[in-house]
Amino acid sequence: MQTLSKNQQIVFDLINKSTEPMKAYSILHNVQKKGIKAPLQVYRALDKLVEIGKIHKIESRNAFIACHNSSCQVSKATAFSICEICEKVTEISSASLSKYLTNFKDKDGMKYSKYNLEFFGLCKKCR
Amino acid sequence: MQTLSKNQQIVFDLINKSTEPMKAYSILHNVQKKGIKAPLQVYRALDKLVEIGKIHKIESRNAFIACHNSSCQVSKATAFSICEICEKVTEISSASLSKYLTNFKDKDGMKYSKYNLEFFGLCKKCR
DNA sequence: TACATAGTGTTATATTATAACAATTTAAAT
DNA sequence: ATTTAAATTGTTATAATATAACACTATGTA
Repeated sequence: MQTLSKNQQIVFDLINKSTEPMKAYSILHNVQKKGIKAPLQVYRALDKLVEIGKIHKIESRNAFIACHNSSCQVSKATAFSICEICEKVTEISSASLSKYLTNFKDKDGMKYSKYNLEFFGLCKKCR
Repeated sequence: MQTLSKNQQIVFDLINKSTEPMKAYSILHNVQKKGIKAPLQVYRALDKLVEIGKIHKIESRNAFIACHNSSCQVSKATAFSICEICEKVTEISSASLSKYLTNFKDKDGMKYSKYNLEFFGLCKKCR
């Protein structure tokens, strides 16, 4: 468990307490009172947090959420469900899914070191 | 099989003959000689082409490739492999993979109407 | 101490994408 | 054929997302 730098901690705390994915400039607005003034400071913290698996990027939304999956392989194997109405995003932690995808081989027998999966649909509330 | 409008056809032809994913502004530069002058003209064509499943967006790369998977469910179920060195992207057409993911239910028994999966690794050439 | 590595602060700029409005084309339905 | 609705186009401006480049500071470690 690596210790975070000042900016990394500030950005992580904000994302971690958010109930929804946060976008970079929304993060910026929220941390300006903590002394982080420029986009690059946010992006650098985000890059590092993604790298060490504390947060994940939801690629289809350009937004970031904290990792709540303790067994997550340092952001090498991620899966999310996304509600197309309310935009609620949930990290999926299914052992069988991650096993299936981690072991998946393509036609040429090639295995991959990393994957990201995004499911779309309507959440319970929105159906 | 829907007929494409003029701009849609121009954009599709370009992407379709490209051997690699194309980014929106690269597309724009390439079609300016055909009379498409503004980003929005490109983005509108891209939106439509994605909607009808003729192309897919590689979300992690903000780039677009033609669909070469005849059985692809109109862009409702997409899977790609991405080489992290040469950035070669290939659409995966595996019946067992699409079956597994299409039928995947989360903890609450919820099924999803759509998914996008991106695998990362090194392609044959780059290993 | 010296050195390497990681992190910070700052300005400027690149890249990706959409808003808003007016006009035109297309397809279908009278 | 004429009307009508839907889709597409053209255009300018601007929003949103992300990185380059440079100087400096902090941290860990040999």
